[in-house]
Amino acid sequence: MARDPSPAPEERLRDADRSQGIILAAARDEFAEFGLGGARMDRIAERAGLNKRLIYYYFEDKERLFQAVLEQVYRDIREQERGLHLLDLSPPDAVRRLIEFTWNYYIEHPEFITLLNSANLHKARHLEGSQRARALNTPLIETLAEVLERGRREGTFRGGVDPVQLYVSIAGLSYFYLSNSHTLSAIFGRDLMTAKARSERLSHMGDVILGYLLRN
Amino acid sequence: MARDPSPAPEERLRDADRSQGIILAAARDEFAEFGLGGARMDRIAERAGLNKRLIYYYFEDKERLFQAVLEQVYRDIREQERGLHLLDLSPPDAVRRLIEFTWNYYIEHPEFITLLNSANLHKARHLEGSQRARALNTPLIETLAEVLERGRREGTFRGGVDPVQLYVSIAGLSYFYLSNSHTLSAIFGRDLMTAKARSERLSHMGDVILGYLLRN
Amino acid sequence: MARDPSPAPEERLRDADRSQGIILAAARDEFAEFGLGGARMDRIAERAGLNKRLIYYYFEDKERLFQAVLEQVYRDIREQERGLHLLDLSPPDAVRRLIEFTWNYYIEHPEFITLLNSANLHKARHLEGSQRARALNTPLIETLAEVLERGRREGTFRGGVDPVQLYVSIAGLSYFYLSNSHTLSAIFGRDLMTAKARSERLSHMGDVILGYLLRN
Amino acid sequence: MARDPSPAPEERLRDADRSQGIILAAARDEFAEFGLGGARMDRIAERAGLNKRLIYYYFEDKERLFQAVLEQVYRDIREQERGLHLLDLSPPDAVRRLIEFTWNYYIEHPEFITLLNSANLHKARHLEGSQRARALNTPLIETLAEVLERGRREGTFRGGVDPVQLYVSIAGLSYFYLSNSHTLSAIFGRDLMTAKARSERLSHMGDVILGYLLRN
DNA sequence: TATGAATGAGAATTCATTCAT
DNA sequence: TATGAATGAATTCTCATTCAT
Repeated sequence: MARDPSPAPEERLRDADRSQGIILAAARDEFAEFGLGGARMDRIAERAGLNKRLIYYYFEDKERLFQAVLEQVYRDIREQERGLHLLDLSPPDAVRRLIEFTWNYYIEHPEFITLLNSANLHKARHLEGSQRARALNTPLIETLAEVLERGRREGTFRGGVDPVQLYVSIAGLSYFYLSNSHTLSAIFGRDLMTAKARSERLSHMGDVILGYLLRN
Repeated sequence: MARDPSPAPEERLRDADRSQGIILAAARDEFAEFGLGGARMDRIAERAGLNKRLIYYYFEDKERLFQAVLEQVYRDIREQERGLHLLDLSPPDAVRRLIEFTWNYYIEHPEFITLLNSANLHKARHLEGSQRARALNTPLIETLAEVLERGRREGTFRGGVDPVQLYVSIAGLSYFYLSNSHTLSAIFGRDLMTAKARSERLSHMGDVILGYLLRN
Repeated sequence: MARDPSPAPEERLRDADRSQGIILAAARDEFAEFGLGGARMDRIAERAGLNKRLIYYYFEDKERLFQAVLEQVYRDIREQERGLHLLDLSPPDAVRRLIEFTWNYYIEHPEFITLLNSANLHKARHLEGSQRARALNTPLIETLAEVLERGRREGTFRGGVDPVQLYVSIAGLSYFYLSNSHTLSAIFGRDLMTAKARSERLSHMGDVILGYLLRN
Repeated sequence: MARDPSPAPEERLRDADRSQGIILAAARDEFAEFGLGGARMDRIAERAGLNKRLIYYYFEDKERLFQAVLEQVYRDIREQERGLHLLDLSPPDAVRRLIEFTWNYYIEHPEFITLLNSANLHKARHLEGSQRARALNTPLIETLAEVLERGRREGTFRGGVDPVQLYVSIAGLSYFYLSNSHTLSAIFGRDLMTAKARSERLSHMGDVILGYLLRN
């Protein structure tokens, strides 16, 4: 009996998933490198090693592909944040850990920064109404609120700190330094990305945030 | 009494400087709105009310036009910073004033942020070797160093603060909030750009930076 | 009897080879008529009845398209020369045949002349390093060398004739007359392209070359 | 007594002539290098060191400028030919001298060749009806006819030689070799422009033409 | 599911030419 | 006579997207 040369349905499905994953990764890299406007569908196909037509088959068009990339990228960072178990640490250690994690994540995922910049250049319309995005981020803020409250109760942290403001500050201290490292390096005439400079930055950020939070 | 037959200077066409200025302003707005990749030379010409060919006549090509815009934009912010006279204030007031100025400048010049993001997406190659960029920025850091040193000598500020790190932190706290306000608003489900939210941010940033700097 | 549902090959679109061939022919005509600088990609597409984008899809850019045309054109003339079987003729007849062939080929393929002129205006950079071009031409020279040698041995031809020089002379006598027929007609005030004028030219060229070669 | 700063009328005139001459020379070089289609009015102005507007002032447009260049170039070669005094030489020497002169003139004036090619690409419409062109060339042919007739009468030359055909052949032997030196060098894999190659060509051409003309 | 061929609408850039003085 | 500023119409090339199989 002749063997059907076409793969079994479940294999075909798996291939489909795999192709989509490959396309997403290729698109992420392309968008990260060139921005939404500068990204080229041709290059994405080439990076993916797949036919351009397939991208349209799975993702409809460039905009929706970008949106899919963004969602995937957010999902990833929030997932990793969940793994921090901040509530298992003392409040100051929890804050230090969040700073360090944020810093390292941005360094290890430079695409995250450029993708966010692109999203913001386009006024985040690719995230609009994305309940998912909001849902993904709520737990982190709730955790941070709990950390702050515990610290306040223990007497180590000052009171009245808005966890959203704090999170934005922690992220901002890392983000701006890394996002603008090229212009800043040019402007200040010193390379901000050497190992030494990076370690100094990390300790400076800890000093700033904890200098602010800690009751003396 | 003889009337000058040529029109008043501000109405004159065929004024090279004026045309260049108009093009530069139009380009700045276009690049700010769409990024380097998304900007359209046609639209810049339209915004400027001048022939597209003239842009090439004066600025060679898109890249060089972007570079000219960047340099102009840097010149502007640094010029305004020079007008702060930080050394006439007490160290804490000087820092507060710098924070407030930075925050307000970014709000009043949203193009500054998107232009910098574009420049960084392209790895600041438009600024590379721009001695001018560096020269423009040195005075600010020197002033900030002097403020920190005075504060330390008076006993109000902690010692060992790197003025570059501090400046990057001050800028970063504002920049990230504003640059990413769209994604952050979507993510946290609250509008970060209301008057109230903005005033809260400003006071939070003052608290963070001065909480860090002040000895108590 | 099953009918093949796909259209006959010569009518098929979506045939890469055929499309490339059509583009090449259209480009050859356009370049021949207007030169490399004067040729218009739009017009080539129109002549080909194909989308302009497709030209870039297959040939990268105008320069490479020109190069492809040149190579094709060379291939064609050398192929026809190979069909002359000069070695089957007596040496004088072989030379006469080569003269006649060259003359007729140039007349039937006026594009050959203008294409070569264009190539030379650009210093033949489109042919540079084209091993193929050289390989195509070697056999002809070898054949001519053999003809000359035979003629010398028979005592009909003078000795010491360089086949390359001779070939260049044969080609030049035809080429210049035809290539410059417009200016020459204007200058000498007589139409050089009438049938009578052409036949006189052909017999003159035979007289010149054989008058030179033949021992008498 | 104050000297009038504006030049006297006759000086202005001389300047006008001078400017036209400079423009013509610049245009000749530009057209020779890039052909009519590839020549750029901007570059011509730059080469001339004069304002582009001035070119239009004197020459109306690009076509007429090309025409002016062509006429000047023809005038020059014919003028030099007149200086050969062929009738002072024996017929064979006169022919040899014409060959040598033609060859050297083309070598020293490579622009002549490319300009003629351009003119022919455009079907010599820049020469059309130019009685001047014809008038310029008639004397040469008359001289050559006289040389041929003398040679025939002396018994050194064969009879029945059309001076126009002969002139075209003499020119063609040089012209093709030089005009196509780039493609020929590429094709035959040997540099045709070395001093040795050039001297061999000159002697070959003499052999061909005199081998044809001379009664043995 | 997967692919190579094909396209229309634009995008940057170029160019001959004219304007105003 | 001479010039710098300005322009409209191309021109090459690009890009997201669709077609046909």
